[in-house]
Amino acid sequence: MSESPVPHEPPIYRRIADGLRARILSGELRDGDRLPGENALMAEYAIARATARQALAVLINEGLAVPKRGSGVYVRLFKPIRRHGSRRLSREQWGQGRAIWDADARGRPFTVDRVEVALERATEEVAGVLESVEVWVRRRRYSVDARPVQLATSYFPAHLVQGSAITLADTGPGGVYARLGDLGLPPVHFTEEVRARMPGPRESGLLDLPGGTPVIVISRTAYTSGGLPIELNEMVLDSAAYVLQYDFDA
Amino acid sequence: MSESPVPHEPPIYRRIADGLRARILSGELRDGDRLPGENALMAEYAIARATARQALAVLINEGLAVPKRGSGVYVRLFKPIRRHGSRRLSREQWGQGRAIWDADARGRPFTVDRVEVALERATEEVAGVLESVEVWVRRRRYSVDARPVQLATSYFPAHLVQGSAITLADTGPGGVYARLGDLGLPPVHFTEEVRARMPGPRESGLLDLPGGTPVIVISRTAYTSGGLPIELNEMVLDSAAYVLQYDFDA
DNA sequence: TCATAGAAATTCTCTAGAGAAGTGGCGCAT
DNA sequence: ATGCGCCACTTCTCTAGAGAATTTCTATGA
Repeated sequence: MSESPVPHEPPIYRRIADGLRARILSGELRDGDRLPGENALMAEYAIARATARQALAVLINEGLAVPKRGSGVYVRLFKPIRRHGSRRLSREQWGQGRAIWDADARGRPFTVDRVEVALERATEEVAGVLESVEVWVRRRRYSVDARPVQLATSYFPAHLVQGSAITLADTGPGGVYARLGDLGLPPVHFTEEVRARMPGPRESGLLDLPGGTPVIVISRTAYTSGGLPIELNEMVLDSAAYVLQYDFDA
Repeated sequence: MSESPVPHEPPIYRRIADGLRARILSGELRDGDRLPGENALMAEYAIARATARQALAVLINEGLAVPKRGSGVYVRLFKPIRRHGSRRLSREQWGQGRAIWDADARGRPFTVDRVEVALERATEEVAGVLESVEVWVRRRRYSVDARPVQLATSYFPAHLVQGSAITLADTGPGGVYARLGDLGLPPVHFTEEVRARMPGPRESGLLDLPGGTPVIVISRTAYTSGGLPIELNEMVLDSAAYVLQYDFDA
């Protein structure tokens, strides 16, 4: 019943946002270009400052624009790194160069800041997966081109890795997987759970994320040939910096 | 250089948001609970309406809260569907009259609204992957419990699928993969590219997404045993409704 | 030439208020 | 009991203005 099924005319701030979005998507405004700012929009459309800000906020929350305080609002740039889930079945044999997104870390080396190693009491979730109450925890942050792109937290059952270099900041050549091999517990199977959500303030700060940037959360469990869960790795990725690739057969 | 390395005291709206966030994460406020609204915050902290709104906007953009116009602001609920990357595409499933989605349903059946099939000219990206200028396009929307959760667009090289049921709205038992098998072009290898970003207004409308909800975008390419790309499937998922799972060996 | 101080431009935070639009409940009439 | 209309409450949109914080450019001076 009732009334006009008239689709409401969108509010001013939305129409302004739509206009700017169209100019970005059409390519008229490109990566890094400057958008008309609050003052420009106020003058052009004869609106209040708050309304102009609301229009820009739409684009910022969509991840299309990035505000720089004291400077202006700019079109977002998107240059992702390709992360391979399984390198074995990679694209080489299945049509190379046909990727949708051109992206690679070739020549862009990863660096690790902030390594932190500690023996902790496992949370309920972690304990449930690793079947261990005490765990060694390795927290670290990865950067590319001096830009933080990933936070990673690895958990190991304490009784299995006690005394190995996994409990040290420097794990030596080959990293933790080589050390697990030394212990006779090489991981042979991986399960990854992938989710996406908006970052909390802590993640937002550590990854230096502008508004409108989601994070990709990967929870990877590594198993030994005996089916024993040996590592749980929780990774938080800047979604603007990554493309994940998974290859598998039918 | 310079100045006080004094970490600035955060602005009011941020401190209010921090307080509410803590109450949500601690479990004091649970799924579906009502948050103090604009008026309540205005009274409690003696602030202007715009400031109260700004505090709530923080939580909304983080995906922790959902506003309901005329009613209130509520704590977000998160009930994901598990989507298996590799297991669900095994030969048994698409070989014997079973749609792929049955594997994911877990008692919650998928329904397909809005099927749309058309012969189109490929965009540059699609043409590059499929090596074909003319493509059959299948657009559809999937819902679970009457809630839209996924948009999918599949592209097929026109000259390969011409005349088959793939060009019809109803593809028959087993879906498009069974039909590709009928054509002697069964897909045996898949490559998935996974990204996350904020939705545009079109996606936001079709998936009925509240603010602060990213989408997961999966670009899946299917290959025949000869290495021929036979399908490109672009999926847009409500990130609050999905968990992706991938299994692979070292 | 180079550094420093200053000015201008820009985004950010916040106040105070008004009306529009949607939700949900309560009471009244049927 | 059932439907209907009204009303209170809520979020949403927008105006007008002010000062703070930050960046960027410019002019001055050594």
